[in-house]
Amino acid sequence: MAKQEDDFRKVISHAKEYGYVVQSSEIYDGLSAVYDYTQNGAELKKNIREYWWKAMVQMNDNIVGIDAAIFMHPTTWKASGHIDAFNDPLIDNKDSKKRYRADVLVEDHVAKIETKINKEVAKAAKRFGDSFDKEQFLNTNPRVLGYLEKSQTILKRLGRSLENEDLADVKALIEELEIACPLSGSRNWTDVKQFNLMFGTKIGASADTAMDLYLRPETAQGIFVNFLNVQKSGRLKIPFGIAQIGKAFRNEIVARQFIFRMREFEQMEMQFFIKPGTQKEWYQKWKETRLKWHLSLGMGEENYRFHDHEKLAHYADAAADIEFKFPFGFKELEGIHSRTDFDLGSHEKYSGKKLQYFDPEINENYVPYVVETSIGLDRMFLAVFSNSLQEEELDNGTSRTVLRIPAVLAPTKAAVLPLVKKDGLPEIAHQIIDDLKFDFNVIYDEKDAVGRRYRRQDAAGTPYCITVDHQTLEDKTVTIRHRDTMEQQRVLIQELSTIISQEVDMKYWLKKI
RNA sequence: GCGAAAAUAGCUCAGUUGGUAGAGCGCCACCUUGCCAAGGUGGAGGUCGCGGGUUCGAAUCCCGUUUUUCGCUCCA
Repeated sequence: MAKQEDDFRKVISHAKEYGYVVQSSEIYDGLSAVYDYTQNGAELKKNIREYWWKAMVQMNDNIVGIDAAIFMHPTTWKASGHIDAFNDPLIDNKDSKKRYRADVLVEDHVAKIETKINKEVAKAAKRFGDSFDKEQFLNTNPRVLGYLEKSQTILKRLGRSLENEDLADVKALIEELEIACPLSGSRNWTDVKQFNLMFGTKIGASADTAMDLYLRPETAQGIFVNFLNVQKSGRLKIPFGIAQIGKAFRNEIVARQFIFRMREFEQMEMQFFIKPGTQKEWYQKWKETRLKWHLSLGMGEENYRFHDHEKLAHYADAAADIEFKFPFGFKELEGIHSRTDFDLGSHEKYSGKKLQYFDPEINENYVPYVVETSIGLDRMFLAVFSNSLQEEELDNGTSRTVLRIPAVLAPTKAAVLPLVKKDGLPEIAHQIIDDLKFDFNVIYDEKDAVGRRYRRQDAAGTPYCITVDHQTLEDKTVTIRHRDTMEQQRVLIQELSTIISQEVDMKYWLKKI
């Protein structure tokens, strides 16, 4: 465990030191759970994004990509269920330090009252035998009537308080009912607090005409509300998919573990629209397809596993995570969900617009079912980065720090190094860069001994080092050194471009999927 | 949000009973060397997270606060 923490610390400080990730607004003491991607991080993130987009949109003729706005009509979030699911009144017990949903505490209390009623019913049924009339008993027994009235009064009051967001009254209710913490038996409660997981803002200049908006907590809804626009303008036939990459925002109560859980994050999602009844096979298909995408990067099969959900979200009839072995253990990297027709159906209800597909094969209209794949770009970044950072023992007893980012994703593809900074070698190095830079991110470095420059590039994740030496002056050859093996080959300058693209060009990697 | 720990140079850290801040690495310049990191000389960089308090004097003691890590809790 201590080793894990230590490794994770190294990941975080390496990310900072080599220009990948820093805390947001650091000079002002930082902003909790918000991070900035710096020069190399921005490149790596962009490459991951592109790798996903190409695999999803470019390689599938039945998947198209969109870019919906972050602001959406507020009703969207009623339809999606986020207003209800993301709005919990929470209360802490000061003695047991446990947190509960205040409404659930009250509902549990009511459930206890109902248990009492059931006991009365059971008792009476035993006493009266066959002549027992349950209906009549419930309507006439004074004790039962008392219980019923009490529980109804409580639920009514709870409903009213929640409706009016009168949290003080929810707490008063808990106190009046003398509800105790199930764990400690204590009645020492904090105030009830509303935790809204969505960030709110306003649109409109003047206060009286302003409209309450939320920053989207997921990108999926931008796809659902555009379902018909895209399907019709693209003349798409089921099954087809709509993909999107974009920012989403969640006001997490606890946001931790570096860029694993941030308040502002980027999702890469694809919603696949299918004929109802076929969801099982498509769900399986996408689970397999997405795992293949991950494995194509060669980060080790043993670092991935599926986790099937038993408790399902309000919209799903099946759900699984692809988990990755992060420095702090296996955690969710991507989700594959069978979302049924929940979203489109709900948007139909709230908007009053038909969101259906006419299937010419069966001559029928229906609301399509949806299978979603949803991966956190920042989590993918962390997976790649943390997995790549390795401390390697060398034969000569020393060690080196090497960032084995898959070459296709590496921010810088090659460093060009003159062996010495004289005798015309720097000039040749610059010429090589001027040639390669049209195809690849390349950098120049002439400072310090060449061995040290190699190590610097290893730690920064650059897959190739090209060294210009005195032999170059005679025969136009250079050495090219591979980051992972540290092996060198002598090649012609004119061959460099081909050699590098064979290792970094996305098409060779995408073919593995 | 609760509990615990921590915050000193870009990084890793030292700093004695309270006496005005250091090392290694890194960075910059020059010299030297020239194929797997750490040769020489010189240099930049810190109001010790921030704000109060105690004290003649605070990196050090006290209070508050922010951020981070871990545990709990919560969670697409």
